[in-house]
Order: sequence, then structure tokens, then C-alpha cells
Amino acid sequence: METSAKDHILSLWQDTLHRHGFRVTRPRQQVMEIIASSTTALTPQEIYHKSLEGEKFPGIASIYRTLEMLDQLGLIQQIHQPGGCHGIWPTVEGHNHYLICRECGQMKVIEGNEDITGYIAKIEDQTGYRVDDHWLQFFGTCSGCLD
Amino acid sequence: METSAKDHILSLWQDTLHRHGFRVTRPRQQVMEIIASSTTALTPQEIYHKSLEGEKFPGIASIYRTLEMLDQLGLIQQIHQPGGCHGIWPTVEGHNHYLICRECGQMKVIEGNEDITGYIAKIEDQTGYRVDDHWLQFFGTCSGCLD
DNA sequence: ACTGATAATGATAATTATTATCAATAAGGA
DNA sequence: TCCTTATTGATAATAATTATCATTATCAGT
Repeated sequence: METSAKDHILSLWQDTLHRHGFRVTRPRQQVMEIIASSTTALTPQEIYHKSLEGEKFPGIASIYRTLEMLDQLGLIQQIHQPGGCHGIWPTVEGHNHYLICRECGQMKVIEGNEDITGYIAKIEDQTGYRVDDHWLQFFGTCSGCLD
Repeated sequence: METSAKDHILSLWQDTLHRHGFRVTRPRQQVMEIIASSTTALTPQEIYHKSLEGEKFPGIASIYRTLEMLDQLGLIQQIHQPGGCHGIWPTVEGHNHYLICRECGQMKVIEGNEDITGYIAKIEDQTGYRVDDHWLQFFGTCSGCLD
């Protein structure tokens, strides 16, 4: 019996909720299921519309409340793209870079182990800033959309 | 008589408007002046509130209309930050990276001449994507806010 | 400089997205 | 199973953005 990456995230999230005294309710489970299943970063509205496909679905307010909770727990983060700003994506361990297909929105997480510390040191030197974080995102076309 | 960087941008923008058959009106001039003068990326609302400081100011609708026009002409772009998504910033020639102070929002444009083509090639290899653009932003504290 | 065609504006209504309110419901420990 | 209360759904309120339309002002052509 294999456990998928999605199931792993969901049980991890469920544990985190319990551990922090949050109840695991159906609306919350539905929202988490949609986020964990998606290959693209979804907006709150997109999550809401996807939830309508089920027979029983959360109210729009519960969507926002769940997202706020997940965000406070650090389980999700926002992804910014040229076309829109509120894409929700699960937080992944460590520092990561993102690769996004312009056609279909499919996202890939790249372990951000590439060394740009030299670049950062140069920037700090030139500007007097102290740099403590960075975002690196790549945009292009995924193999599926290339055909 | 020295011409500042701001004046240079403004006259360039004005020329571009005329060249495309757009009229250079007072509301548009006011919006462009505010954007070109700012050291931080401003939201439409922030631009509107700054404009209220003058004695004669544009309606909120003209703010949005002007921003849409400037965007279509490629003269401005949106800057994304953890705290907010609709910061407006003048487009600068070439590919650039951005450095943003978390404290005061002050932005610096860094000429994006750093070589990450090797990284991109590796990503294309690993994922099958074709990468055609990237965003690289740094966050930290500027020298003024470090004190 | 004056005039006329019309692009652009201001005021505001309409739309959309997000947040707040509160009585009813359901999660989960005892 | 019961009880406490966190959470929900329905909806009102707020905020941000876009659309509408009569009036105004830009600027090309005299």
C-alpha cells in the first residue's frame, strides 16, 4: 500500500491542526484536499469554484478562513505570477525556487540549492543593504505544452 | 542645467504617449510624476492618496486608466512583495533584478547581468521545461533602516 | 491664437473580492 | 453519548476595481 505525496501532505497538515488545537472539519479537509491535489497555484476564488464540484461544499467565508489558518501555521504560501498574485501553494521544506508554465500554470518546485551567495555578497557590498531572503522564479513552457 | 533621471523618464514617457496618439493630460502627468518620483513601488491606491496632496488631483478612475495605459505601453511593471502585490515601478531597459527593503519599502534596481544561464540549462534538462524568463528579487534591510 | 473633432475626465453606479457578524451546527474530549 | 465551544453558513459590510456617460480639455489644422 503506497502512500502518495498528496496523502503525506494531508496527514501532516491534519496532525499540525490537531497539535495546535484546531479541529479537522469537513470544510477544512475539502480545502486542504484541493490545494494538495493541484498542480497549479490556485487563488481563493479558484479553490472555491473547485469545491463547488463536490456535492457538499464550504461557504466562501470558510475558504478564506481556512487559508488564513493554513498560512498562520506556515503550511501554505503565496505564489506571485505575472497574471495574478494570490496563488496558494503548499510550503515545502527548505528554500526553494519555482518553475511555472505560462500556458497551463503547472508549477514545479526546485530545490534552491544553487549557490548565489556570491551574488548576494556583491549586492550587499554595492548597495549597503543586508539581504536576508530572495525569490527566484522561472517562467516558460512545460513539456506537455511544448508539443 | 542638469537633467535628473526622473525628468529623463518623464520626457521619455511623454514622447511615447504622443507617439502612440495618446494625449498628455494633467491627470496623466500627475500620475507619471508620482511614479517617477517614488523610491518605493506604489499601489494604485497609494498613488491616488499621494495625488490628493496636490491642489488639483485626478479622480480615482483616471488613476487606474493611466496605469492601464502605461502598462500597455510597457512603461511600468508590477512588483510583487510578500506584503502586497500591486506595486507599480517604471520599466527599466534590459533584464533586471530587484532589491527591496522590508522596513521602508525602498527599492533598488540591479542590472541583472549575473550569469545564471548554467542554472537555467540544468533546470531545463531536469524538468523538460523551456525557460524564457525569470524573476529574481532580494529582500532585506537598506542602509538607512539598519541603523 | 482660434476652432473643432474627439479623446479623456470626473462623478458615480456596478461589479468583484475580501472581511466581519452572529445564530446554528458539529468536532472531539470526558 | 453528552457537553463545551470552536467552527460553520448565510449574509451584511467593506474595499478595490471596472463600467457608464455627460462634460471638459487636448492638440491638429487652420
